[in-house]
Amino acid sequence: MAYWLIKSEPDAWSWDMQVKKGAKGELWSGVRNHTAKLNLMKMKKGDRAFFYHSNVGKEIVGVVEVVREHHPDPTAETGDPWVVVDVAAREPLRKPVTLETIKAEPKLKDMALLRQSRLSVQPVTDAEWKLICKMGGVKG
DNA sequence: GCCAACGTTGGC
DNA sequence: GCCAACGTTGGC
Repeated sequence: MAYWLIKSEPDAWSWDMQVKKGAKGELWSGVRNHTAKLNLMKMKKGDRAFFYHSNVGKEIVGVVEVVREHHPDPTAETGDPWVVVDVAAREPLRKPVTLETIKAEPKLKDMALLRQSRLSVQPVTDAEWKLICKMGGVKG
């Protein structure tokens, strides 16, 4: 199983809104960056991702599961190559892990979140995943 | 094919 | 509100 981190501005799409969609999940739409798109296309059903609130909060607030693999983004112009996956909320972090906390943890200094701050869909290593789950008080 | 200009993201 | 990072566009 692979692990990921997906970012959303809570004003546009928040964890609470994701939770309301339940087990059926919701399209992760609007990705317009090729690196992010490639990551979406690598996601498999059952993969997990951290749900990160950018701009407001700047913290990982929950864990989602990929419930449908990539398919065309209905919000894209016809003929454009953008894709979505469907993700469903799995569990909230008992204690959100903030960007500040991640920066303060030497083991997490190589996270894409810090290295490529603008990438909205990014991979997370097994070690990073386990550590953040522990910090956040979730099984993952 | 290079690079300046410009737009967007996202932290501060 | 500012600015760094970085992607895209368009002139040459």
